[in-house]
Amino acid sequence: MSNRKSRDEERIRARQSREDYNVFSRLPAVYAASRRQGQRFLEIGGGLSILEWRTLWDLHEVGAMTIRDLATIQRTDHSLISRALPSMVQKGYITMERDTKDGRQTIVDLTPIGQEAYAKAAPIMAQRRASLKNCFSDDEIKNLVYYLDKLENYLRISPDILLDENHANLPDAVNERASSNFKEPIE
Amino acid sequence: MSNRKSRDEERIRARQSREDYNVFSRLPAVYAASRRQGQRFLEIGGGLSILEWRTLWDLHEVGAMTIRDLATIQRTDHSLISRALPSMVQKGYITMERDTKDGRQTIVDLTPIGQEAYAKAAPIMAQRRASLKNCFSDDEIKNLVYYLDKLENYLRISPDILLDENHANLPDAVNERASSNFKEPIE
DNA sequence: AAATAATACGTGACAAGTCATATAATTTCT
DNA sequence: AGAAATTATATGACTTGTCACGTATTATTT
Repeated sequence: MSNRKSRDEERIRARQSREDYNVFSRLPAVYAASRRQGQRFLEIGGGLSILEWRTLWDLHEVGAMTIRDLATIQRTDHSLISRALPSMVQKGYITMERDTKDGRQTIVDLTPIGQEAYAKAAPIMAQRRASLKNCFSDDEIKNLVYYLDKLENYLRISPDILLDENHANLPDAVNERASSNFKEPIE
Repeated sequence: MSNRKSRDEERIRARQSREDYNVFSRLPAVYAASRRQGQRFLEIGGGLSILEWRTLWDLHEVGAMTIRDLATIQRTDHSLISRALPSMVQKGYITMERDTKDGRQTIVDLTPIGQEAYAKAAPIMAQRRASLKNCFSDDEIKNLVYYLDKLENYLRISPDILLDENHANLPDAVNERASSNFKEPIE
């Protein structure tokens, strides 16, 4: 029994490579890398934050909409959007107006300044997507999205249900809605 | 030319489904779902935070190691670990000792209390991994990890390089190191 | 041996998420 | 119409992650 108080490089390496196959521990790193890379692209494209970019992009594509709509499209919590918007108003990118028809809602819309900021970032972000397409074939992206769909379905299931013994029908629930255009991946 | 200041549900839905195929916008949601689900499992398994769980698990599997080792295994920044450890010492889960051989390093080790906390959470977390295996075949997990590998390779490439015109050899760089055990996915 | 470089860790500042809860407005039920 | 439920938003408190920079210690060069 060697000295417990010192590192064992061999075991550390072994642990590392075992963890390579742990989906749960891979996800944070992959997402973090995506976020960091996105932020760097945006820095080049005028200095928007990720949230600002997503919001300007959505508003540009769709036109005016509510905070909830933005949250739904971005698959995120409305509070995140709610908190991010005031500073965007201050920067002159957007306007926020209480809806006259439904006094609960706030209609968010793009201003010319916001449009300008969007136009500056957009080509850079388009190049980002193009570079992804350069590294992944269409089928690979389809497959990746298929797996992300399936994984997201799984991840949205409550632990109570997953911890329950008789969950024989779970796999079906997870497959359901997962993208149907699924092509055999290369080799 | 309808009223620009009101929502267009049709376009919102269209935007949503287009974004389904945007890998960059899917990742945050998938990761967020994973984190949330993990936190719920941990709540059931004794109330550890995700960071605490990962750290106790690593220490249990590997034995004593440094902060950098933990950060490497967890594929995260050392500062995150560095900040999380003091409260774990306070809770009695771990010890931190300056390494006598290398005065820069801190050796982190499990205490009996930490071992106990680990033992309480471990079966729940094992059930979580089992439930994933129930929903995904071995080959599917291999493929998923293959794509995550490949995606992470891509995401670690600097925007400068990706924005450069002549990146014909990029796809190779992205494929390199991506898991070799790649099996044809089902159907 | 002294100067320089590299490494480990701590810490401040920030971004992007979550959840819970409060409030106001709208819908639905009776 | 009035009560009860639902919905949209705001806000406080928290977690997980990043980067940059400072300091102490060790390793490398000259």
